[in-house]
Amino acid sequence: MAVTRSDVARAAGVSPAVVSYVLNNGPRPVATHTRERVLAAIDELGYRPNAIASALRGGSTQTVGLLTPNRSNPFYGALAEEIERTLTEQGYLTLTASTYGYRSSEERLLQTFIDRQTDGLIITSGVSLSGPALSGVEQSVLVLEERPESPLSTLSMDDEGDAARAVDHLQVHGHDLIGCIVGPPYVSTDGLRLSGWREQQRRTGRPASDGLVALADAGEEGGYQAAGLLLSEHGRPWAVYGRRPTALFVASDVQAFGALHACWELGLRVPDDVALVSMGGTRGARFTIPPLTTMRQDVEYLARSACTRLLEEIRTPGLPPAHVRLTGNLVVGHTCGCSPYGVIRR
Amino acid sequence: MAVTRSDVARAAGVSPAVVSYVLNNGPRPVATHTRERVLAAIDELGYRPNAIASALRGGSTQTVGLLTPNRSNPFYGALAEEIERTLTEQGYLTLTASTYGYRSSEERLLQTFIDRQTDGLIITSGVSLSGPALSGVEQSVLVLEERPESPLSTLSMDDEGDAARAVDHLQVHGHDLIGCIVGPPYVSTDGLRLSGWREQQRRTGRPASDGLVALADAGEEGGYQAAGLLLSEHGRPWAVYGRRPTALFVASDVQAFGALHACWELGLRVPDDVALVSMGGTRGARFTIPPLTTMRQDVEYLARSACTRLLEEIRTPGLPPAHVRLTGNLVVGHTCGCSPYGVIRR
DNA sequence: CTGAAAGCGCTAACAT
DNA sequence: ATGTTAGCGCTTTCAG
Repeated sequence: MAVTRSDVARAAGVSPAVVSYVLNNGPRPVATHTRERVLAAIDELGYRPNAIASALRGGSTQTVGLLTPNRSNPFYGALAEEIERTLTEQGYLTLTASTYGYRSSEERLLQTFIDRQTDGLIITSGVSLSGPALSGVEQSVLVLEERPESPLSTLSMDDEGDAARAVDHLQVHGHDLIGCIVGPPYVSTDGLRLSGWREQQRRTGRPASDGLVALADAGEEGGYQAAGLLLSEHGRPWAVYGRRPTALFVASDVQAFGALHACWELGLRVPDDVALVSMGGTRGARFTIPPLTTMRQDVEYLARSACTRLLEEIRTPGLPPAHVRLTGNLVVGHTCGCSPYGVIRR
Repeated sequence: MAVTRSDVARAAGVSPAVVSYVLNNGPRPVATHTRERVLAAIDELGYRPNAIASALRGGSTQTVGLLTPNRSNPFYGALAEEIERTLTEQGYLTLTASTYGYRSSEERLLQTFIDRQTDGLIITSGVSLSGPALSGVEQSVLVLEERPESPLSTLSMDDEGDAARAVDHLQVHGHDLIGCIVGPPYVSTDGLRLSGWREQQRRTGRPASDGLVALADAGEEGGYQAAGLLLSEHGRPWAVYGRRPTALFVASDVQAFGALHACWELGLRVPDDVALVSMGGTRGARFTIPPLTTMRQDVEYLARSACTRLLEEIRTPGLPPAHVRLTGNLVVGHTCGCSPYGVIRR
C-alpha cells in the first residue's frame, strides 16, 4: 500500500490536516518549523498525494479532455501537440480520444470525459453541441469550430474565407478551370473549404460545377486518387469543359502530398501543367517536390489561444462565451506558378 | 449538483448498494424485477456513475498513461493513434504526454501518471527505468524499447537489425560509400539505427567513419540540412574519400522527406545520383517523389500487441515480464535503385 | 435477495 | 497555530 497523508502526519508528529495545509499552502498557516518537519517526513517517506482522492473531495482533476477526429493528420497532430504541451506547462494532463468522424463516438467519448470530471473540454469538429451530453455540462468547454451563436466559446479558422483566398491566388495566375479536392463535406471544415472554392469561382464567373469537385478521404491516398480522377484522361468528370483543369485547390496539405504524387505519376509538371494550392501550412509542406503553396493556418497559435481561453474559463466560471476567428496567410511555394522566390503582386 | 447513486436508490425505493449491484452486475445478485426498477430510475434521472469516486474506492481508473517523445512524428503519431483506438475499444481512456527527449520531463510526467493511478503505463524511449519513479510502481508498465534484462515487459522493434538490413540493401545495389542521417544518438532508437549502419558497413569492409554520419534533428528540416551537409560541395565531411556518398541511409521517413527535398534542390537525381533507404514505412512514404524505399516497422501491430499485453498484465498481476522484438520488412520504392516495379534478388 | 455501514485519501470548516 | 471531524460518491463486506 502506498504511503498516505496520515502516515506522514504520524511520522511528523502532527495531524493530517497540517500536512494538507503544508502541501496546499493553506488555507491555514503553519509554523515554519512545523512545516519543515512535515516536509522532511514527506521526503523521508516518499509521500505523494493521491490525486484521485483529492479530486473526489474538493475539486479539480487537473485534467482536460481533447476530442479530435483522429491523431494522424498533421493538422490535428500539431494541434494536439501544442495543446498538450501548453496544458502540461500549466500543470494539467490531457485525456485524448478520437472520433474518426462518428457522431456516436463523439457522444460516447464526450460523456466519458464528463464522467471523469475533466476540468475542461476542447472539442474539434462536428460535435452535436446540442446533444444530450453537452446540455448542462458543468465543466468549461471550448469548441474549435465556427459557431457564432453557440453558448459555448468557439475558436476557429476562417476556413471559407481562407479557401476563397487560396482559390483567388490561382485565379490571379490566370486559371479558370480549377478543380477542387476536398474531404467529405459532412466534416464542417471540409464543407466550408468546399464552399470557399465554390463561392470564389462563382463570384468571379468561373466554373464551379460538381464535375470539378472530387471528394476524397483524408490522407495522402485520398488526394492521390482524387487527383487521378480529376486529371487523367479516364473518367473525365470535367469533360463538359472540353479540357482538363489547369489548377487544383486541395483542401488539406496531406491530400496535396498525394495529389502531387499523382501528377508526378501522370507525367504532369507542377505548376506548368497543373498548378496547385492547398490548405494547412503544416510543417511538411515546405519539403514536397516542389514545395507547396499553401494557406497556412497557425495551429500553434490556435492551440495556445484555446488553452489560454479554456484555463480562463476554468478559473473564472460564468464568463460570457467568446467567439474568435483566425485568418490564415498564404505561404507561397513553387506549386502555384509564382516565380520561385518571388511573391505575386496584383 | 449531479445526480448520485443515492438519488437513484431513493427514486427506485431500494438501497444504494442495490444500485451498485445492478451497475456492476455483482457481486450480489439482484431480482430481475428490482433491477428493472433501478434501471428505470437511472434512465429517468439521467444518472451517471462518478468515475472518480469509483476509482478512489475500489479500484481502477480505466486509464492508461502513454509517454512518447512527441506527438508530431508520424511514427509516434501512428503508434499513439492505434494504442488509443485499441484502448478505447476496451473501455480505457488514454492520458498522453510528451517528453521532448528530456529526462527530467520523463520523470515528472511518469510520476504524474502514477499519482493519477493510471491502471497501466506505456513508455517509449529512453526512460530511466531505474529512476526513482519506476522503482516500486504498482501499476503495469510496458516499455517499447529493447531491454532484455528489464523486470518490466518490453516490446520493441529490432532497430539495429532492421537498420543493418536496410543498409545491406543499398550495398546490394553496389554502394560502398553510404552516408548515414540519424537523430541524436542519445535517443535509444537512433543510437541503435546508427550502430546498425556502422556495423553493417564495418562487417562488409566498407567505410563507417564519423565523416559519413550527419546527426539531424527529427523532422523534415533535420533531414534536409543533414543531406545538404553530406551531399553538397561545401563542408564535405566525406572529403577524405575523394568522392561524395552515392547513397544515404536515413534513420526515419520524415528525415528522408527532407533529404529528398535537399537532393531535389541540389539537382541530384534519386536514385541515379544518390540512392536512399529510410526506416519507418509510415503512410506518407509511398507518396514522396519518388516513393521511398523504406524499412517498414509495423506500428499498428506493435501498438495492438502492446495493448493486448498491457491489458493482460493489468488483469493478471504478477505475470513474469515478457520481452518481444518485432522485425521490420523492406518496402521497395523507387529510391534504392530497384527497377520501378521489380524487387531485387540476391 | 436486500440493507446498513465501513472505509478509500483527501479538503476545509470548525473547534481548540 | 494545530487538531478534530464531516463528508465527497462509491464498492463491498457483513447482517438480516
